[in-house]
This record gives sequence, structure tokens and C-alpha cells, in this order.
Amino acid sequence: MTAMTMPRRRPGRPRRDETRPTREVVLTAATALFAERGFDAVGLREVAAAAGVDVATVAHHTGTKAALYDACFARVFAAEREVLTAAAEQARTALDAGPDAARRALHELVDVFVDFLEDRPETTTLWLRRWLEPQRHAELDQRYADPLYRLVAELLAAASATGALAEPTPHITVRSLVWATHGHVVALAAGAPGARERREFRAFVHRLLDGLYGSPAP
Amino acid sequence: MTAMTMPRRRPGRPRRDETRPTREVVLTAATALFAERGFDAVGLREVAAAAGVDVATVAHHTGTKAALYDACFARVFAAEREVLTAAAEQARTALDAGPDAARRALHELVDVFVDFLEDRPETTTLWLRRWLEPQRHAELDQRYADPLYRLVAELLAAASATGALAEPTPHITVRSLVWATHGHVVALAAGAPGARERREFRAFVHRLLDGLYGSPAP
DNA sequence: ACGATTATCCATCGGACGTTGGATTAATGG
DNA sequence: CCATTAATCCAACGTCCGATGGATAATCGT
Repeated sequence: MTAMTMPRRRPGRPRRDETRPTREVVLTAATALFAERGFDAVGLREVAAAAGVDVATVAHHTGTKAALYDACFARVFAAEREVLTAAAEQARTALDAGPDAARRALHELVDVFVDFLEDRPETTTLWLRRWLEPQRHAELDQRYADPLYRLVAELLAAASATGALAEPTPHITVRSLVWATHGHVVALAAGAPGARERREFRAFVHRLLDGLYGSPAP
Repeated sequence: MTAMTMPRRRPGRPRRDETRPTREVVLTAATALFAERGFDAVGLREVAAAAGVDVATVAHHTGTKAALYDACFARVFAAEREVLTAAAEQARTALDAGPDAARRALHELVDVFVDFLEDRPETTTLWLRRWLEPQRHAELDQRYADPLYRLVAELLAAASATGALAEPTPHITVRSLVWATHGHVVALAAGAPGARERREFRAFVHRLLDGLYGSPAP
């Protein structure tokens, strides 16, 4: 890297870990703890210990405990959104290639979604925890779930351009698919066998998706 | 009631509410609070205030806070189990009446399940909260979920005596159905429209159930 | 009438919590 | 070399929590 792209280090006491920003270290540790035990069961001193810093350092970088919690969610959800929107853009381009391509893209999108949640179970845990806060639910749906649902509806419409959909409630079906996936991830985290479980669940969600069309994929 | 059926009152200071046992009052109040905000976010003084008693009275009747939590779960799950086993017994009798009757009984069982969760949303909330405790998950599945799954598998086997099931993974489908229902209840509690939402979800779960057979009900 | 029993509440204890003020260290910029 | 800035930690504060010992009240058995 050149001096142009590499910004000068700012003054001040050097960080503990020069390779990773302290804030990232703290957020990573806090995310794991919050995902495992929830907001109230995790103490700031515990987060600090897991991150290898003092509790005051945590406060210095993330403010209050609630702000730290929000930051953890924002980071996890941003990763999810990034993956999904990337897959969505690819799916959008498939819309021009006709109904069959759009339908395949929809299956691909579902695969990406399940892959992501299986790889990062803390995403599911945090989703569920926040879903259990009634006042947050509407905001969550609006910011994350609804765009996904709208995209799926769009893909569905394009994919079914040749005929009416068999399923009259795609919104409910998609939401149920999302919850089913969360249940699958929770079961995996609780110690389900693994490989076979994943294969069978994958078959299930694709069949569920096919249910939207009333017939298996061509 | 006669003196035979009505047990004599035992000695001691009289209860505040002679109509309802104090323990029941406390458990009701605690269940509502735990379901809404979770174990750690609820204080014993808060539970005591909601029940109209002192915090020491709560301890006197339910012991530690963890024991109170367990008692709340036990009560809610007992109600769920009672309703489901009653519906299950009715379904078992349908087994003798042939595959079609068993299949109808399966749909009836699903209706009872969804009815129950819609009527008592705190059941869903408590399930989800406890599902998020990894160490509890296996015990929960063993005590509550697995018997239900086994029953459904039994009904399925009887119902499909005339031919092979289209769905090779009934266990996963049933679990997904359960999670989808929990998602539905959470969405309802978060302020979804209501009547139409319920009707459409009902249609969805029955179609999902039909997916186990590969064809709609006769 | 009286001891035994049960239910209830008051007061309090030790500890953990989130938060904050301020000292310390180490780098930069001039 | 020195003022500035940033990062870190230590110590402490006030608060709330779960748990408990003990006093009091009210009913029963005798």
C-alpha cells in the first residue's frame, strides 16, 4: 500500500492490537455472548474480559450497553443483507431471461439464504432474540424482512408470467420458510446429526418453494 | 360441595385471595412477565408487585427465581400437552377407521395446535425463549416435541397405508410446520392485521400438510 | 385457651451491575 | 521539546438484584 491509500496513524496511545481495531474485537466478542445468552444475561465486564480489554475501554468505543447491543445487531444484519442483496442482484438479471431462469434464481436465492444461516448460526439467534422484543418487530420487518419478501414476490411474478401461481399467499409462505430455516439452524446448533439433516432440510425448502408454483421445477 | 370433597382448610394465616391460591396468582403474573421480557429482564419485586404480594411471599411459594421460571414453563407446557394429547387420543381412534379418517384427524390435530398457539401466544414466546438456551433444547425436544413428532409419524404411516408418502422427511416437515406456526404467532402479536392473516396461514399449513401426501385431501 | 402451623411482610445483606471521572501511556504535529 | 490527541485502565459511585432471618397475624387441633 502506498501512503496515498494508507492513511496516517492518528496521534494517541497505540491500540492493543494494531492489526484489528479494538472496536471490532469488542463487537466480535459481544456478538458471540449476546447471541448465546441474550442482552440481560451478559455483563459488560464479561464482554471486556472476552475481548481482553477493560470495561471502560468497551464504553469508550461503543458507549452504553444498549448501543453496544445495537452495534452487534447492525454488524450481523449488514453481513446478511450484503449476501442477500448480492444474490438478489444476480436474480434480478435473471428476470430478463424468462420465467424458468427467474424460478431457478429463486431456488438459488433460497440456497444462499440457508447456506448463510447455517454458516453463521448467531445470525439466527440474534434474529430470534430481537423478534421477541415486540417493539422492535415492526422495525425489523420493515428494514430487513419486507425488502426480501418484496424481492421474492417480484421474482415470483416474473417466474409465473406464463400462468397463475398455485399459492395465493406467497408472503406467508416466504415468512414460514424463513422461520423454518431458523428452526433448522437452532436444531443444528443443539446437536442434530448434521450432514443428513442439512440435506433433508434442503430438499424440504425447495419442495416448499415448488409449492408456490404447484409443480416441481422443470 | 360437601365436606367430603371440600378439604378442610389447613391452619395458618389466611391467604390474601381465598378464591385463588397465591401460588397460582404469582405464576400467572410471572408467566406474563417472563413471556414478554425474558428471565433476566424481570425482577422478583416486579413479579411480586404484579401479583400484589411481597417479594418474600414469592420466594415462600416458589423458591428461587430459577424455580419460579421452571414452574411457569411447566404450567404452560402442561396446558399445551393436555390439549395436544386430548386431540391425539381422538386421532388415535381414527386410525382404526382407515387411512382417510387418519388423514382428516391429522388435519384436525394441526388445527388444534394452531388454535391453541393463537389463543395463548405466551406459549410460543416461552418456547422460543427456552429454545434459545442450548442446554435446554435437547430436553425440550425429548419431553414435548418428540412425542408429538412420533404421533404424527404414526398417523402418517396409517394414513398412507394405501401407498408410499411423497415426502421422505416427515420429521423435518413437522418441525418446520411448528416453527412456521411460531413465526405466525409472533407476527400476529407484533400487530399483523389479524383475521385475514389467520385464514391465509391456516390455508398454508394445510397445504404444507398435504405436501406430505403429494396430493390434496380427498 | 393455647401451642402448632401456615402465610405474609419488613428490613437488610452481600454482590453484581452500568456508568463515569480522572490518571496514565504513547503516539503525532509543530 | 512540548502541547495535543487518542487509547487504555483503575477505582469508585449509586442502584438494583436475589436471597434470607425474623417478626406478626390468623387459623386449626386439642
